[in-house]
Amino acid sequence: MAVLTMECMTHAPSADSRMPDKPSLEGLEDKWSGVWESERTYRFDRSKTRDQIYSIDTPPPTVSGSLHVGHVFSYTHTDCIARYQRMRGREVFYPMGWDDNGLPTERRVQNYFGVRCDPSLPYDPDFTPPEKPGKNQEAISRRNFIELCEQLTAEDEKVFEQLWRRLGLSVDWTMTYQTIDSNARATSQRAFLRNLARGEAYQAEAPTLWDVTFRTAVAQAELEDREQASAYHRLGFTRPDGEPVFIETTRPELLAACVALVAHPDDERYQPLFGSTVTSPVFGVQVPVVAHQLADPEKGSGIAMICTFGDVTDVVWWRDLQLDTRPILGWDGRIIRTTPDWITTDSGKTAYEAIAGTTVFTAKKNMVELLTESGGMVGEPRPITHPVKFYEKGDKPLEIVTTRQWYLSNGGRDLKLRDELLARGEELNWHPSHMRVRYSTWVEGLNSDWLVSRQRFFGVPIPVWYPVDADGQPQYDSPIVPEESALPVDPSAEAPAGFDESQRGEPGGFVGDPDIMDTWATSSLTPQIAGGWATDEDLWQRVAPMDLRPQAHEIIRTWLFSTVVRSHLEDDRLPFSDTAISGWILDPDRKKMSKSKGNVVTPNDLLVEFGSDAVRYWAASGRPGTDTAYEPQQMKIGRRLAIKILNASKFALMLGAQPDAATVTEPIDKAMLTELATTVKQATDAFEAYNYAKALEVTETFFWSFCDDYIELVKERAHGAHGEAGAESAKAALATALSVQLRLFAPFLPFVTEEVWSWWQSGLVHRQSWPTTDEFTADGDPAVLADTATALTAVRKAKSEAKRSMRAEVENLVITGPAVTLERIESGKTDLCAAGRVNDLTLTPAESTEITVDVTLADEE
RNA sequence: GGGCGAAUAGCUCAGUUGGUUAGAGCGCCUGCCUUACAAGCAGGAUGUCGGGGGUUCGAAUCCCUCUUCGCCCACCA
Repeated sequence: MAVLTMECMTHAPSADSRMPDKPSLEGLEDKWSGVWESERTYRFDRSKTRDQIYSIDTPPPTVSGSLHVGHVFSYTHTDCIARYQRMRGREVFYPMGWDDNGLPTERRVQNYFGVRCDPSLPYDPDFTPPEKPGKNQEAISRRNFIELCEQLTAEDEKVFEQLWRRLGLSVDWTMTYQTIDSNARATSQRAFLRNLARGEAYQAEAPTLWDVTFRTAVAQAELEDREQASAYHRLGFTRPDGEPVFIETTRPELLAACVALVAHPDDERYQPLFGSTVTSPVFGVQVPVVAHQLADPEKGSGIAMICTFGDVTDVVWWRDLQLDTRPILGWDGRIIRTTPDWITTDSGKTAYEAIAGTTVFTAKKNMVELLTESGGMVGEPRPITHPVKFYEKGDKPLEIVTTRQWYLSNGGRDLKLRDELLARGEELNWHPSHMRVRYSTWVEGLNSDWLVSRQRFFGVPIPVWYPVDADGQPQYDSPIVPEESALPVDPSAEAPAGFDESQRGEPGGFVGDPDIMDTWATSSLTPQIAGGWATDEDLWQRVAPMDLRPQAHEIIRTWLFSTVVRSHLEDDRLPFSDTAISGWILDPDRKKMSKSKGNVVTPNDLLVEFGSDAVRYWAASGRPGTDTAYEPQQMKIGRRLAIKILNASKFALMLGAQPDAATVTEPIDKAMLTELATTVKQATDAFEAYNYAKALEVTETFFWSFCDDYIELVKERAHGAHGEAGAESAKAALATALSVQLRLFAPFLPFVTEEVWSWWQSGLVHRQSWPTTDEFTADGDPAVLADTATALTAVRKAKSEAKRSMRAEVENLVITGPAVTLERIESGKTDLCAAGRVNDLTLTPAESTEITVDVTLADEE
């Protein structure tokens, strides 16, 4: 009776009460994201020390817009790593930021509320935005404008957070930050002021790439080349002896800005002209003929006109050869109205009036007419296409104008710093490693320092003022800086210490720097913003430098590089030890998915249709750094896997699997656990190398063979059909295998694994330890299971080919093969016969290397 | 113009330092109600590993070269 009682207890798994009759994926996202929140499962424990912490410098998504499938893809990768590290016992620092600072938000607020920012206006504390955006945008102060930005982005951020929670990101939602919030502004300004104090930030009046639409300076990192239609115009300058010298140009409208002609020093055609002076057509201005290595004898006529400034080569020539400056293009993208004083001839002055005040487009048209009439142009314009520099967010070619701007040293003009930054790139661990070269290519190609000032409104203000002298002129050389404790400041709305607002713009008073910083000047400080730099030194010591920076490859030159620059300058170290670069999502035509192409699928619909685990499965299948096709089919497979986990787990538990089960004795059970140990090792190694996709693949492969072969083989024995010892061994093995597999899957499929875990275990699966091979015995011979499964497959094949049910009985099964194989099958023969419904099994040794299986089916009933 | 990556079954992709007959899933075909799962299960067919050379006993893998695609960079006359 005692035995019977024990058996009753063993056969009453504690799971019964918690396991549903018909397990389903529906509702798991809401159920478990709610539990994780109430249990504070992912709350960061700041009592841990740096060596116990794994810190992630999460990319803050741009809020003014919507999240797309690409975000879901890459944020899932990071979450898989975060969950793995958490299960490995690290305390994971995983904050979420919102990038609401910058031009996209500015534009969205303008359209949404019908306002525009005018920094010269005073703050109106009682301002309320119009009910509906009016026809004309209402001008408001910068502080009012920023308040509207904050109001609108806060709403967007709620929507984003809901999506991330539904996706199952294991973020600590008490640690969110915004790149425009007070702390971020203070951090950004503090870092800038320290750069200034160390001489790394400086002002310069210099030729600057300029977007005429946005009327702001643009940095090298924000450029992109676009192939544009253009045309060569052949213009004749006049030599002192009256002979013509022909140049070819795509920008005849800049002829009035010509300061020299240039040819290669070795070019024999033009060597006689070096040092002489030629006269420009139409304007009759005398310009020198100079020599420079950069002049390409193969291009055009081999001699070029230098204008200030038509392109960046002009800037190089102008600087190297110390030429005059003759700007004719204004900040608004139009030709300057006043006739320049270097044009002295009457006909030249008259000609200039035809282009004064016009756009570049019109000026070109008018200039061509003038040139044609005067005979200064030979033949027709010759059409070409060539790459032209654009601001990545703009739609007109960039011009170059001379302005006063703030710069930050980034190695563009300092070889020593450049070498140090290149060394940082080598020091950083790149996943995948070939992404490193994008960093070094970029650093090696830098041609100027980082231009950080922008003539825009919604962003972090440059935190300086300038004294105004007795004549009312701002003294840019001696900026007034705030105390760090006063940050953040808005120089357009606040007076510096020692002044009051009435002195703004007055002689003897001050003016605020009207500009804001480049958005990357703030984004480059995400580790500092999230990690409490200078405001929460205790936290900063625990999380910095970070362990991981996950990000996309197209912003290596911007976000990653600028973050390295800031950390190098401030702390003389890398901001993070590892970076994981994710690929793009491509649509089925292999084109990058983007909103402008109209092929974006909304993530929320996907999560609803397939379930979060299924979408995560698809994302985690994409190898690190590899562009991946958008594949709804792959999500269906993920969904199927999640359902299979529910059903297989339920079945294993019904068979009696439970924690603290007896020891494993049967060879086939040991074989399965030994194979599982290999899987654990492979998955762990893969995760350590940041290859989550590989970890998922090996886990999934094991799981399907576990379901199809192992469970099928042992289910009768586990039921007790072949005695108590065999049953206990199977149940113990099932319990171990289930526990291990749920934990292996947990980083990828957080919802279904949590659900199954809750049926029979205590605690939450995401707070369990990652499985190791130490926690179970793996001393079996995996070939026992493999060979037995091979024999079972042969039996199934015979039944399939006979078009019989898998339940059909096998009259006689004869396996012929090498003795060593037969021995293994012998040790699993009870399971084999049970699973294959084999009545009689004969094992016949033979000299062959392979086994032959002869199946005789019983007659049909 | 310089560089990085990719090219493997109809599709999406694995393939670790060279090593038997190149794999998986989907799709396709043939079957099966097998008390976990028919949104399931079992079985099957499917390849000049982009082309051409080379090294080697042996190459999807290493070397050279070419083609196509994607991306990064480049001083755009």
